[in-house]
Amino acid sequence: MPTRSRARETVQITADLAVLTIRQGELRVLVVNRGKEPFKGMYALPGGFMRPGETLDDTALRELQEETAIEGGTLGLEQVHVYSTPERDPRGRIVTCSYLAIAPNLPEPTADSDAAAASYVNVAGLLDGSVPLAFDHREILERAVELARAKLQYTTIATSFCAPEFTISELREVYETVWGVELDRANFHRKVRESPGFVEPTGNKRFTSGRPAALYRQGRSRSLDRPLLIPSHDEMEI
Amino acid sequence: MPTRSRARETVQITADLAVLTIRQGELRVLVVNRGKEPFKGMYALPGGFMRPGETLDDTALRELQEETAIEGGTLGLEQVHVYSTPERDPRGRIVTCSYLAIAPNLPEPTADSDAAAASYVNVAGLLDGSVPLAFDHREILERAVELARAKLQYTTIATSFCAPEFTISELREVYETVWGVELDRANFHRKVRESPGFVEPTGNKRFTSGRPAALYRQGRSRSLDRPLLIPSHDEMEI
DNA sequence: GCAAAAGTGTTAGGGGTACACCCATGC
DNA sequence: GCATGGGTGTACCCCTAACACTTTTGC
Repeated sequence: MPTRSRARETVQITADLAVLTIRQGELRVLVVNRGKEPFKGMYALPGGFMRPGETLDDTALRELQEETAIEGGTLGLEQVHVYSTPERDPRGRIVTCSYLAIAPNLPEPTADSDAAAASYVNVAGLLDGSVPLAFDHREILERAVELARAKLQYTTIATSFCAPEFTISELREVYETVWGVELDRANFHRKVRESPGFVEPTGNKRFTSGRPAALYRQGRSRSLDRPLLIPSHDEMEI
Repeated sequence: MPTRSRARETVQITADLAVLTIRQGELRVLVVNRGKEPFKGMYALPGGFMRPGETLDDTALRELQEETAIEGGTLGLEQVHVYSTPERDPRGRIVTCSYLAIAPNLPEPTADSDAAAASYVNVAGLLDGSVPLAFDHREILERAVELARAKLQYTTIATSFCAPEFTISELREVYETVWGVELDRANFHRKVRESPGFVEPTGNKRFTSGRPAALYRQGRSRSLDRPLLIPSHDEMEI
């Protein structure tokens, strides 16, 4: 075996964030408008370089707090995947680790960081390519959304999309929006209420144009004993 | 906000492998005996530094082929997690990405690489600390095994533990070994046979001290439509 | 009262679990 | 025949899906 090219590559590492939320019935993701080259003026996922003394998780949490007003500890910030293609960043050898975060419906993004402007934009348009993203961020977003869809099945993170107090219907709309399907109101209601630790009643009610809805907050449980599976379109392949 | 410590950390990256297999009814993992400091003489997971021009996946695949005779493309080599604690490697700032690989029962590990000696050792002893591992490799192994356990539920990777031709009973033993539970022979048999693309019959039979068992090979499907869930010990908490 | 949205009841069917039973081979 | 492990049948139960029905509010 030849001994050439045994050099160790030295790299810089970034954490890129896919901060998902739901606005106006759409699944959206936090993006920044790039203020400088490369990809100047384009949308990009927020992110930044790891600094001395930090872990990557530290980096991701710091960037999240710089971009949003959210205290990141509450919403499960979680590694998704590492992207290390040599040409993925024209500035040099930069490896990135993507993170998934879920933002509740309330707070608007703050643009007071060095990122020019931060906003939540529709995920669908980014994934189908009609709205371009810088670097390989479309691919990164795609994988993060896939993970979010899968996690809705086995965990209680759907409650992280909601305000501190929410109705069962609002929780159902989270599932319907992220999965892109319609769910049976009645069965969903029962399933959620019967899953121990998923939600707990606050005793308050929300008054709308119908019967008032009971309000709930996040329960203690992080995982679902019995998963809420994505309805399988009953593919009839012979 | 102070502008100190905005420096970008520069690091080296490694890929560390958790190559799982089953030997003599035990779940085992490929380890090497470290030939030099730090942790000289200790067990460690195989791995190595990313080289110029490589992606991390390239690195992992190259290391796998150096350590085993297995063609890595066939068994799903997959990222697990990134470890970036500053003090995790006494040689300097080294970030590692762990990979999970599944090795079939047949080939013995080859020790012809620079790693002193490679061998498959019992996972249980490494996880409970009775057999120490270098660096943070115990933690890395723990997470990789967790992922493997979870993936058995939703994917067909269990067949990667088996030889090219295997019986349903052998496949069941994979589940029982990795999960550490006993499964019902009859129900497992049906479930596997009725899962489209999980296994396909070769027409051959294996003759033992009873009725001959039909032999199967891996099917086309990578994921299971209906998962094989780990039996929940029916926790009777009040 | 009527519309609207929340929440409950009910029934049919599918899949999992447990376990009894039959099958094919070696000895 | 008998032991041994492979494979099938079956009854029960729980979960799910589908949908009818009741409840509570605003107007």
